[in-house]
Amino acid sequence: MKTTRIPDETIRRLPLYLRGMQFFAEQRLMNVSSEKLADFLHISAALIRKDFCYFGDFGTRGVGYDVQTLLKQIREILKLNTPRKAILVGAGNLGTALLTYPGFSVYGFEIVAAYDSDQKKIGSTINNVPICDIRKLGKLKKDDIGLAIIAVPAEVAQDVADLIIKAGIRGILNFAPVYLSVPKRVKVISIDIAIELGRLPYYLENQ
Amino acid sequence: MKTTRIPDETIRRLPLYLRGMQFFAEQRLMNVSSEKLADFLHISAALIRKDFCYFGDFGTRGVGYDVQTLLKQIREILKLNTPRKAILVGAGNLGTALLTYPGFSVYGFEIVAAYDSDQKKIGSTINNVPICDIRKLGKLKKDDIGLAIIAVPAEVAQDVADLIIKAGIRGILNFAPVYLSVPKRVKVISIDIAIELGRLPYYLENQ
DNA sequence: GAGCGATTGTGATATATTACACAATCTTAA
DNA sequence: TTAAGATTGTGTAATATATCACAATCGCTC
Repeated sequence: MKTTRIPDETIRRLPLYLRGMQFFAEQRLMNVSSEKLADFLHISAALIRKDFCYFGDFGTRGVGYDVQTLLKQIREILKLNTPRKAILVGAGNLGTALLTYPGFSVYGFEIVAAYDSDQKKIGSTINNVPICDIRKLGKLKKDDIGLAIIAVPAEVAQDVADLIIKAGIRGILNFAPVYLSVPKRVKVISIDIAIELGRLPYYLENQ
Repeated sequence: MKTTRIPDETIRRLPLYLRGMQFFAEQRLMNVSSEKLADFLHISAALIRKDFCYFGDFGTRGVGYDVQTLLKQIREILKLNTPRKAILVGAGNLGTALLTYPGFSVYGFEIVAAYDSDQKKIGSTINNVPICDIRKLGKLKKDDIGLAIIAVPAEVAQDVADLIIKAGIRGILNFAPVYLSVPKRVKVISIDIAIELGRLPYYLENQ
């Protein structure tokens, strides 16, 4: 096991490995080789092995990786073992879709409240999650909720970020198309649909 | 101007530059330096200059980049000048949100039809886009529509991809959490919300 | 318990990307 | 017309990431 810095790209792939091993677990397989996982995910087998090797000796030579053990170990590395409460800010079209998105619970995330500025939405619920007044964002109970999903327009995203960080949020999944300036202790992961989309035509062959 | 291979990462940043310059255009600025753009996007100024330099001499030394000219040139590189018709497959929660997402039209994309398997949805419209029977996917008019957005469950995404590629689709924006195997002439860009989310706790400081 | 096929773990090498540094060249002003 | 200040364009160095290649070692069989 190496003790060098772990590449960001390795961390980025770990959830992918988790998904792959979950697939093999559903198939009732006990062991999976790096090659099998590589085929499933379309990533090179050597890269998979190298990624795991940053964290320890997870496999058995000649056999492969024990599915259940590896699942547990990846979850541990990614700190996905403890359930986490999250809030959603912005209950527009995207926000509403996210409230019913099943992907969050897979990792043990629970969206406990949504916040919006639209008076017509405030007080109602979507998928059993109450929509609260965005002006109450400052009064979040600290310690309890660590994650937030930002799905508001770009113009107000930074204000929202400032507010929720003050209220104790330490991890942000940001869908607003803007760079968020945050203290070092806060981690932002941004998903920018328009940016991804904007480069698609570049790769089209004709014209 | 260099004639070496253009890095993928450069292409990935071009839509970001486009957004930045659009911002400065709204501010009625005529010229913007690489440093100003760098501050706005939080990317290093040298990297921005190097990226542009792959495509030609866009700027003027001592002055910076002409906002309107640069906008035009980036749009040309990304082939965003011609309007493009797209279809959406999967009118679930995410698909519905995407139908009302304003980001597509910014690049001249028009979603002309959506496809779903739910009989209750077929025949209705969302945001003026008709929802069609997914079984009619094979009968797309070729040449006319080049792009597709896939927002269906992972289990059926590959089938959908095969079908629409046969119908002439050459660019896919994929939201399904699965690798899509496609011919070389087809470009797939995937957005995997769960994967992004899965690594957020890793970066949280306490526990 | 020796030999064989399978598969990991990882150092070394190759490739890709970014940062650095500065000559080139523009505008402005005197 | 020259000088000063600003800013680009880009070769080179540094860093980051991925591939290669193979010794180490496991399970199985005879």
